[in-house]
Amino acid sequence: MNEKFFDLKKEKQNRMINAGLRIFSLNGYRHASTDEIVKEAKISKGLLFHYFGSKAGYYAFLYDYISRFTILELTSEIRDPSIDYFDLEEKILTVESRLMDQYPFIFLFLESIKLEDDGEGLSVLSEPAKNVFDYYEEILDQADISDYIRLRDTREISALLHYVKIGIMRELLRDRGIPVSDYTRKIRSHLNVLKHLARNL
Amino acid sequence: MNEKFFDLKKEKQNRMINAGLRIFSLNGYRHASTDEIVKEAKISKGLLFHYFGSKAGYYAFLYDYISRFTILELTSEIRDPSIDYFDLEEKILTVESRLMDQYPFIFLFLESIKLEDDGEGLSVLSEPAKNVFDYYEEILDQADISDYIRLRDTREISALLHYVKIGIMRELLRDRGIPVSDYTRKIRSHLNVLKHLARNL
Amino acid sequence: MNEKFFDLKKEKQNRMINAGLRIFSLNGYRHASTDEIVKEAKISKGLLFHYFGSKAGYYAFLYDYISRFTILELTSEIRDPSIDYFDLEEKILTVESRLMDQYPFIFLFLESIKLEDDGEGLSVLSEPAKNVFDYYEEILDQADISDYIRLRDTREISALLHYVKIGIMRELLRDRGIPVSDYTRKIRSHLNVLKHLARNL
Amino acid sequence: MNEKFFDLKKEKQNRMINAGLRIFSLNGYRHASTDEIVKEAKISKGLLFHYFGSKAGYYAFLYDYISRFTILELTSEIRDPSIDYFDLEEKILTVESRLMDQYPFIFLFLESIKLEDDGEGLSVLSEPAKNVFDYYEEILDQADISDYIRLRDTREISALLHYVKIGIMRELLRDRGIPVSDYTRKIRSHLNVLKHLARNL
DNA sequence: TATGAATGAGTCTTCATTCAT
DNA sequence: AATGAATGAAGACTCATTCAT
Repeated sequence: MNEKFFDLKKEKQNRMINAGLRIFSLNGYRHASTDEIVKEAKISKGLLFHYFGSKAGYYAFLYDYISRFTILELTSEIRDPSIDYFDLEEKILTVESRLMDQYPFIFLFLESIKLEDDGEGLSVLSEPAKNVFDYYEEILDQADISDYIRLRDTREISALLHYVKIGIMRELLRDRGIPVSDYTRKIRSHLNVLKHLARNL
Repeated sequence: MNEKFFDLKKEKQNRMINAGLRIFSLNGYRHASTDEIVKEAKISKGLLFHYFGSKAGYYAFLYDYISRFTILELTSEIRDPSIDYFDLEEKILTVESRLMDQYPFIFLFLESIKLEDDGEGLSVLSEPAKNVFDYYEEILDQADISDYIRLRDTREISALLHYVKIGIMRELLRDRGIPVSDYTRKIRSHLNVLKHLARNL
Repeated sequence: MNEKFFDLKKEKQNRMINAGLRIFSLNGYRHASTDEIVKEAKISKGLLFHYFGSKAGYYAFLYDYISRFTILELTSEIRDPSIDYFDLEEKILTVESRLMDQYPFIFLFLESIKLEDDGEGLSVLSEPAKNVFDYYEEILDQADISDYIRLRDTREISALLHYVKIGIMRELLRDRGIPVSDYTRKIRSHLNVLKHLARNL
Repeated sequence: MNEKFFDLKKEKQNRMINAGLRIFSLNGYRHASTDEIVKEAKISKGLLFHYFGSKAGYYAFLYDYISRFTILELTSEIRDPSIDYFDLEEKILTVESRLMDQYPFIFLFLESIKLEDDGEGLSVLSEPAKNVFDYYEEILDQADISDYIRLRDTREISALLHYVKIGIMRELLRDRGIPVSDYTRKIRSHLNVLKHLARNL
């Protein structure tokens, strides 16, 4: 069913993907209205169902596609994660930044799925080959933390960083037209503070 | 508007509170239907709106009332929190247990509000005099941790404990009729394990 | 679910029943639109679902109610069917006439169910205690046909009569406001012709 | 408009005819979806409308074509119907069998039209030069019934036979791949029973 | 105070038909 | 001739809220 979708013009594909990421992120599965989605994507109501069969099918497609895409990008950019922990976090941020250039709501969407509580929405999310968040854990665990000998758990910093990222995304993305570079700059600043603290533990 | 509510028979008040706590916890603001709520509370549709004006007003009332009530109970039972950290956690658990006897979904409700993403629902939640979760942090920070000298951050244990509590509540409360004592027993057991680990850090 | 319906004012009940009988008869289950039904019944969209839960539930209710009602009326008016066959047919016609005064589309509705081919529509029709058409056969079989000795099968006349009735109903009922007496007069005339023929067989 | 249709390869013509016969027979006019039809016919959506203009035009075409075709075949095979009644029925069955080899749903389609209740569907069915069912009556009335002296009405047997045929077609055709010979065998068996009964009247 | 019938805008989904390629 | 992407009106159904009693 979804194969046909990839025959569309890339620009239209992106419109249809971004509309879903935005509306689902901001409203959750149940409250995300297909009317709002098609308006955002500038397509007709019927077309959404032509390509995805149902709201649930569309949701499932987005999750699957976005999960794969994110992991693919991370994998191809970060071949060797066994570098200094904070260098790795910077590298990840660079990749994320590029992903958000194409799909601004990509991470808020993935985050929103963790909080999803609607039965119908959840039931269609096929466990992807690899869960994005598991993947993050995986590569972060391979980081070299020898320079931060007194740092018991870099995972705590990773988690903290995650919450900071999500919080700032929420603040910035709600308003349209704010460039991703604003986001990146803010996060990089927080990252530097954390790095500094970690060295003094 | 809500003052009239407190003139009702206590038993009816509790039915109306518990119905909301249950349905909002399990379904989120948007997906919680007033039909389901009044059926659960064994009251008529009109009565809910008579006392609370709207679904949003009811939601706001519950949040405000439950927040105050929880903090009141914690405050009056735990006058001096500067005792041994784990003794404090035990005391907290005892208070929570009694709260759940009256309002089983009290903590799942508070937790669900943190995850709430519906605009209308969130917009009516007036910041209470004191946020319950801030209050927890506050008293836990006053605990005496001198016996766990190598324990850098009891907050981590508090957080862990929080997740365990929420998880077990979710498991147990979905089915009706499971006594709160089952819940308390399970948590106390986890608490003891953590205490033991902490001593060996 | 349907009990509440009978607490409504009789006039409103009849409006709601007649609207369904008309629209389902003329369009079949699938093509009968709930919008058209509520407009015909002069009620809101929600009310239909309030009382009957779904289009299918409404359809099932109508079938059940109309079947019972028809048989009840026939039974109470025709205590002893073992009278002269044509006298019996006249008596039946009188009862039907009165039924149609209250529910003009009653028989076209029952007829339309025999032709129904929609899966969803058919699946909800619980076999009633007694099928109306079986009931007709039953009482007609008890008629006294001794005066029409050469008549091998009064059933054929019954069937013929049935087709005539349905055909004339279709002609007359499509236009609103035609009195039932017009229908009755036409049928009675056909009945007399048949009676005459039968005597000469 | 339809003339162009006959320039297509015979095989494609038959696919397009059989798809319509099947889907319309099984679902009725309204519920027969053009999506399902083109999928069954293995043609594109546009092509159906290219040749027939609309769903209604397609429906009308099928009815007209199938009516003419059936009568043509019956006429050319059964030049003299004034033979023994049951011999005639056998001959008819043989012709029908061959028709069903080419168009399995031919008779279920014709039958379904009698039950059609959709306004749009019915409105486009131009009365054909000769109605198939009238034609059946016509030739059956010419049959020689002198051998069945006590048989008042062979039409009753014809009608009975008709219902048996339709019923068995419904049973067999719903599943794909059942050979027409299965159908023919079953009907011939029923026909023999009836013949036997008739002789003993 | 208490009821629940009644409303109608909003939701997801289907489908005949059009049209650029 | 042939495709199938694209449209949008219409359909069944939900639900917070109102109001007569």
